[in-house]
This record gives sequence, structure tokens and C-alpha cells, in this order.
Amino acid sequence: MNRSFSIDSILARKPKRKIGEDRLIRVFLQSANLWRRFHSLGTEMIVTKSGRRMFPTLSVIIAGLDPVKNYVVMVDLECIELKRFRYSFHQSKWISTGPGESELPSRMFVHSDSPARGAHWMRSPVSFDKMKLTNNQLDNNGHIIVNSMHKYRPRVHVIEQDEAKTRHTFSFEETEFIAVTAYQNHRITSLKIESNPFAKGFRECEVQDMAHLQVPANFQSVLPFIFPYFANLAANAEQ
Amino acid sequence: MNRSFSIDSILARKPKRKIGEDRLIRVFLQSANLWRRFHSLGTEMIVTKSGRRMFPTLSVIIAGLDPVKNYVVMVDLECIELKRFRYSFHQSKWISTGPGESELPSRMFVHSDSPARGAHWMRSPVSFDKMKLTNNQLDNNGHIIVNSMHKYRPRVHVIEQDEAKTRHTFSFEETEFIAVTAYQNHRITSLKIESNPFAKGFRECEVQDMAHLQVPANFQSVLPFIFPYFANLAANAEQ
DNA sequence: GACTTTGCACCTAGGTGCAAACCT
DNA sequence: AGGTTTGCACCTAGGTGCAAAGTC
Repeated sequence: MNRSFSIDSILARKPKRKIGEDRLIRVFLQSANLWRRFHSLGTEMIVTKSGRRMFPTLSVIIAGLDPVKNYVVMVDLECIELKRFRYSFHQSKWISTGPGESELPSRMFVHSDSPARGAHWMRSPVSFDKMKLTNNQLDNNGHIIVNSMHKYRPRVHVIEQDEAKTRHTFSFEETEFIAVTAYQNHRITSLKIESNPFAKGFRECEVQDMAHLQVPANFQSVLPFIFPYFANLAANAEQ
Repeated sequence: MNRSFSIDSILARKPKRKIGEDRLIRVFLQSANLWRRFHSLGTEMIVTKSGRRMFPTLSVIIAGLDPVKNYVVMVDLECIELKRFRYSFHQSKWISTGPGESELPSRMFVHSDSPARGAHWMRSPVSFDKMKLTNNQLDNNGHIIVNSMHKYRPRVHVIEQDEAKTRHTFSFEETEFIAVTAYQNHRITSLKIESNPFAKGFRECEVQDMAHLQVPANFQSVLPFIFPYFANLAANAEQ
């Protein structure tokens, strides 16, 4: 409703894997182009004690549901290689080091619109922007728990709310990532800064926007007293 | 869930009016004390073209629903006197002037959790903080349309999602207000500023918090060049 | 040495009343 | 003169990577 479809998302390819009963249900990844730019570098996701969002945000377009049937939509993280990783700055790539931590079953992030009718889920993209990752194994805030330096891939589950509770699961190869507490690959850092609006403060100064260097208004009222020279300049300029 | 119950809300009195089939459903007004402080002065709500929230926010605690039955919860505004009002600054009170505009049936603000089970609605207070008022009769954003200088009272509707669609309606006398495009009664303005966190910038300076008068960090780096005197002071202080 | 934690400057996003300008 | 609109300074609320300090 308040979200526009990008050509990007329309063109996003079909899910790579599909588990469960064969149906007409289809799920498309949004911002697939952005996801692929990260994936080609080796996506990293910051993980903190208090919980950190993913960027890019996992968001999908769902099709083929029964408009009047109720569904629950949720996401979990699949640990796709039971290994621990280390970033080799020397080789500029991730290398595996040992067997990795034993994984408990992933927590589920249930989309807050659940349960809702098929018509609702299909009306506009379903975004999981509220989902947060934590490395705190004792987390009490319902965030998704992961092990740092391990590789994961999000899975989207669509569950029919009838007796059968049929589950349809989808995941996208380009959304896999390694959880980190600090970015390892500088190119990932750059791409995050370049593409995440909340990291704008770290972008190379693009000249255009120097507004933030101006003196705030309540300070300006004091300026004539401490800068009589500039005050005179300004007064003259106005004439 | 993320909202605490105040003693205030627990003690809030029962709804004044109840329309519809007799049931055990009960609705309690939250922040009733605050609402009453406004009501005793004559509550005013700002209304704009682009839509303005109400303050206090309408929020209720619902009890007596069937936990597994589905309900839709919504709010509309009842024009409780078909008159136009004017604030007499001379007498410090509202006086009616003429018959008032003819009212179309009020738009409904449907709570975004709808439809949901009784258990959901009863688990935590139901807040209508996303509801906005507009005076634009051609509004296209789904906001509630009102006539300025008219008196309204919000109504909470709880609708059972079965064949009968039984509707239970509740309203609270202390939530009535006059829609305005600019505050008329200065005491209302003061109480809004005092109690709405978003209006903190207009509060009388409580000395404690002068942080906003400080020079921002990126300006500070330039200070030594334009304030050599203070720069020397600072340098000496560090020794 | 290889991570992890913490405080922080700097953003996004959007809710306030104010004052001046604008209507009729 | 009475009511409305608009731009704005000032907030709340919370999402970023950074750098320094902490941990093992």
C-alpha cells in the first residue's frame, strides 16, 4: 500500500529451493539486485548483544495464496555450513577453521501481521525489517540468535492455518551471510555505507550537502556579539 | 506487551455509554487522569490538512472477549453537538454560534491489528496512536475528517467476526474535544506542552537540560581558529 | 592475535507548538 | 477580525559504523 514495487523486485528470479507440498504459492525476493551486489563480495551481517537489523532488509512478494484463507508468515535462519569461518585479510577471502559451534534449532521471527488472510499478504511486499540478530545465547527479547563467524541463510515459511498446517518454505541463495561482530571485508563496509540510509553519516562528502556544517540557529543569535566583523558584513550585504 | 498498566488506568471508571447487545465485554480508558485534566479545561485537538495525531492518545483496555473468537476494533468520531463554536477570550470559554456544518458519517479508523482474536486484544492495551485528524474534506490518506470548531467524542467499536457481526460501542465523556486549527485556550496549550513529550522544546527552561545550547562537535574542531583565547584556556585546563 | 563490547557522532523519520503569512 | 496554512526550530525514537577499550 505504502510501498512501491521496483522493477528490480518484479524481475527477481524464482526461489532456488522449495520444500513441502507442491502448490502454486510463489515467493519473490525484493531488492534482489542489492542482495546480489553484497553476495558477490560475501555478505556480512553485524550481530550485537542488544540485537541488530539486517541490511539489506529481507522483504518478499508473495503470490498464489488463497485470498480468504489464513496464513502465518515467519522467518528463521538456517546454518548452511556447520563450520567456523575466519576472514583472511591476506587472501581477502573467508576460510573455514574447524567444525563450528553446535546449533540449537533457530528461533522463528513471526511477522507481526500474522495470522492474516492471503489477500493481505499478497497486497503488498512483506518486509521483515523488524527482525533483529543477536549473539546473546540468553537473549530475552525474542531476537534471532546466531553464532558469530558462522554462515546462515534466511528461510521464509508460509503456514496455512487449517487442520493440516501445511508449511511452504522458501529461501534465496543471494541472502546468505556470515554473522560478524565487526565487519571484516572493507568492501562490505563501503557497500553498506553507500546503500544504507542510516549510514549516510559515513559517506564520502559529496560536496552538495554541507548544511550540517552550518551554525545552529540558537547559536546564530549570539554571533553578532562575538563576530562584530561578520555582523557588519551581513548588515552591509542586506542593504 | 511493551506498555505498562498504570494504576490510573486500572482505576479508570466504566464506560459511560454502551450501545448494542448486552454482554460481558468491558472497555476501560487509559490515561483517564490526563484526559480529565484536559477535559476540565475544555479539550482542544489540533487538526491539519496533512493529518494530526490526538493528544492525549486514545488507548483502551479491553476485557470480557472470547479469547478464540475474532474481532475487529475501530474508532470513529461522533459529532456530539451539531453547533459551531467560538472561543470567547473575554469570557475564557467556548460559546456556540449557529447551527454548524452538516456532517457526513464519520470515517472509521480500523486498528491495524484487526482482525485478531479476543486473546490478542485483551493481552495489552489497544492504542489508537496512529489515528490522525484532518480538516481536508477531500482527504485521500484515510485520516478521520472533522470540521474545525465543532465538538466530537471518539467511539470505540468492537465487532464480532461471525455471521451476526454484533457491534459493541463504547465512549468516554472525558475524551470529548473541540477540533481547532490553532489552540484557543492558553491553558490547553500549556497542558499539552507540559504533558506531550514531543512538545518538550517549548517547556520552560528547567535549567537541568542546557545540552542543546552546546556547539555541535563538528563545529568544535574549528573553534580553536576563531576562538584562540578559549583554545588557550582549554589547553591550560588540560595540564 | 583474534574477536567482542561499549559509548558516541551522525544520521533517518516523524511528532510538537510557534510565528508569520495568508485567506475571506 | 476570525480562522487557516506553511515553514521551521526543537524535540522523541531509534538505526548506522567507528574507535577505543575489553576479553580470552
